Amino acid sequence: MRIATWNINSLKARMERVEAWLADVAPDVVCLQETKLADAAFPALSFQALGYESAHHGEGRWNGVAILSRVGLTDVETGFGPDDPDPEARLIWATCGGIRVASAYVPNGRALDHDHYRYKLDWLANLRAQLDQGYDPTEPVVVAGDFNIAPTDEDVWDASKFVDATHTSPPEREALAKIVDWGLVDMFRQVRPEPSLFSWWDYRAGRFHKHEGMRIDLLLGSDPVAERVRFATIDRNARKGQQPSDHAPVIVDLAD
DNA sequence: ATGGTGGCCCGGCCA
Repeated sequence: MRIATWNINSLKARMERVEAWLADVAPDVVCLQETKLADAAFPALSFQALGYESAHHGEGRWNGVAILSRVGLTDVETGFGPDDPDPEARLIWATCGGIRVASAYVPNGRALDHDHYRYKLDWLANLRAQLDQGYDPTEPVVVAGDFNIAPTDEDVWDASKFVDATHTSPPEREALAKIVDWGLVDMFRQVRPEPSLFSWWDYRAGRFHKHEGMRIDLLLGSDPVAERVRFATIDRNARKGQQPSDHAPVIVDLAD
């Protein structure tokens, strides 16, 4: 099974590239973030024509997450549950090919002294609580998405430029570690240990062409999934050319 | 260089 996560920064702006990428890469399950669409505008029929069932949780102008699957898609849940405290569309769950899959778009945080940073830390704590209450790490679970956190300094092109900044601050990394400590493995890192492999590059200042990025898009899998990983890559080609997202897809292949 | 680019949708926010 090939599973991927990709922040596409507007599905409306990116649909043509997403369709070409699906045909090229042939993933079985895709977690999308930042669709920036209302549910009514989500192009489910176009994905169906390509062989993918889909589920979307959107609000319109901002955020929006989706899961595509050609190996089954059932039991869709959105947000943190019935009394969801999150006013924004940042999380969707579905069961695909025997794996409980989440597509997550973690809040950016903006700045360490901003209210949005507290929202980010609370959001991550809510995700850990949801895992504690609803799931079992001995079962197959994948939490994939744009975490807006570089787990270590090796996931940043120049960590000295991000002191006292979001994406690298110790409280964010600790909140991510609490999620991992529930019983998840960074499945890309598991098979690709080398530094300076990035999934996001700022549009500004030619960062992509200078190889100045961060690895903030993660596929976290429970042990029954992580032990099946045979290959992982970041599809840098998807960051090139005309009208790319600022993120590249991260892809993991699992043995059957 | 306190900028830069690109998405939302057309003035300013968000990343």
